[in-house]
Amino acid sequence: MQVGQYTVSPILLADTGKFSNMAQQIPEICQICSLFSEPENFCAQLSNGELCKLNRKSQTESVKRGASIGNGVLQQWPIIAINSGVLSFKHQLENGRSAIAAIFMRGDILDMRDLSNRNQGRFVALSKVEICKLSPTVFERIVKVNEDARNVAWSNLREQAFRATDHAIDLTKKQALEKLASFIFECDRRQETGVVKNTVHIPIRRRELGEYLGLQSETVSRCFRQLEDQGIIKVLNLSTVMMTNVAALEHMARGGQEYLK
Amino acid sequence: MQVGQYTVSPILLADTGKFSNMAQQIPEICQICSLFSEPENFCAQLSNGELCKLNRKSQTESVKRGASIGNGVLQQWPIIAINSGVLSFKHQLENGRSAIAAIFMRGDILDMRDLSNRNQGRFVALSKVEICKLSPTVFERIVKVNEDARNVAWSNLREQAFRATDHAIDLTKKQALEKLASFIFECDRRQETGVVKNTVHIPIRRRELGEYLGLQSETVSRCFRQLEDQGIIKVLNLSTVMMTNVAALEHMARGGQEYLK
DNA sequence: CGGCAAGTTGAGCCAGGTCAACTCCGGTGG
DNA sequence: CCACCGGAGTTGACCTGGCTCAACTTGCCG
Repeated sequence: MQVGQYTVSPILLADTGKFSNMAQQIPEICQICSLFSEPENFCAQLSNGELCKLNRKSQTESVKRGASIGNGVLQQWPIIAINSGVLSFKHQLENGRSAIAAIFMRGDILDMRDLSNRNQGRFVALSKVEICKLSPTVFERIVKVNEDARNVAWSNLREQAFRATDHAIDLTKKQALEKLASFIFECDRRQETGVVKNTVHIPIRRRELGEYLGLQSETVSRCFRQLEDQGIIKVLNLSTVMMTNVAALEHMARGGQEYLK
Repeated sequence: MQVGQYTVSPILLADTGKFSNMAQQIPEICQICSLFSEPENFCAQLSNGELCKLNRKSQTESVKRGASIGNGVLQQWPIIAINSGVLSFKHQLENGRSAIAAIFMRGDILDMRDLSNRNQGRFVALSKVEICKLSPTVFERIVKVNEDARNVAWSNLREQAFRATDHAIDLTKKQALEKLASFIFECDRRQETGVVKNTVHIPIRRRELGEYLGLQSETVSRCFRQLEDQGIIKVLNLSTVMMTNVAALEHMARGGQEYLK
């Protein structure tokens, strides 16, 4: 991610006390938020003043697993940043089938201004999700003057578009095993660093994984087993797998068929 | 699309001659380009000076059907705007299968900076495509100072992300007929206005339509026939259909099954 | 008018969906 | 602490939508 350079991290400024009058103190709530504490995220690009202003006009909220962000909320708060957890964009078809079109994680900024004229779909939490509802006015003002912040926002949006495109590829021509392999890599890429090497955390349930990959939960289950039987992964528990043959998994994710047998 | 207001269209400024020294003349090539002539597109937001500057540092190119935009080009020109035609993002799987993950049309701005670390895929023209390779430097500068231009670019990128998401829904849980119905509406939404009512131009071939929808061209063919047999559309020729029962088609596109029979 | 690519139609087959039974696991209350 | 419960996951048997392959037709361009 190409974000200009971040000269001095805001937290350092705070520590030096240079700008620390009351109004400029870093809000407590921001200090423990990944949007601020991870240097590649949006809030980390802000000056103390900007951060305070944004914080004053914004609201955090905790969405529990299974709950969705109401339409009223989206109307009033069309810009939402994710601090932690997994948020999905879920679409309900007419006969009970449902599809998860995209998943969002910490650092992502959702901009739903003029989402209204789009076809319906809801944002459903797949785990406990901490969000920050950003004030559109302040957001817009910041993006106007703060180049680093603008670049991060732009970059994140492009990232979302790329991910959606990659996902479309998985859905278009890959078969079940390949989709799953591809998903495991997606998890690996997006998960927090610092976990055990080759161990991947699967942040969502089988059912939702199916809805995301266009498969039935039974099929997902069978595929996990098949990958395990082929010695490519080891399923440690429902939400953790270990890649035991990365090359094979990678090849499979790309649609290679030597390993399909 | 929420683009601020466009006060006075640049072309009017030119006509009044107010700013018409040599350097500020609207480039001839821009006058016939949809990016400039359609008021909701990027170049229409620019001042004469900006347009000239951008034009001087950019290059137009015509890509013929089937050809793709080379990697070298993308490296040097990571930002490409589409004047006309249909451009696809195509991914080749290992055994000859190929998938079209997204399609782009006039007005779309592709920003491939840092595409390099993404998995491979090519931009292939599905019809004759006129593109304008924008200078990243000038583009960046314009986006910095021109709010309307920035909003258009941002809005377009969001649009791309939304479309990709909608497409993912089509691919995830819909069956062949539903996918095709959905695609017909997508064409309708995106096509130039002013064509005959309920007549939709299908801008791509059966084969590519299949690659886009995750179907075989044979299946696409069968689905067209089936829709026609059910009296929902009339296939006028390979690239034109007429919607004879819009409600049914719409319902089907949403995944409703009354009409599947 | 001939040639070739694109599209269509048909027959058979298989990956993955469907349905139903079963297991596993975490939480709860006696 | 254990018995119970309910939801999530797994496994098996069967079925079907769409893929495959092959033959045929249509449409386009020189």
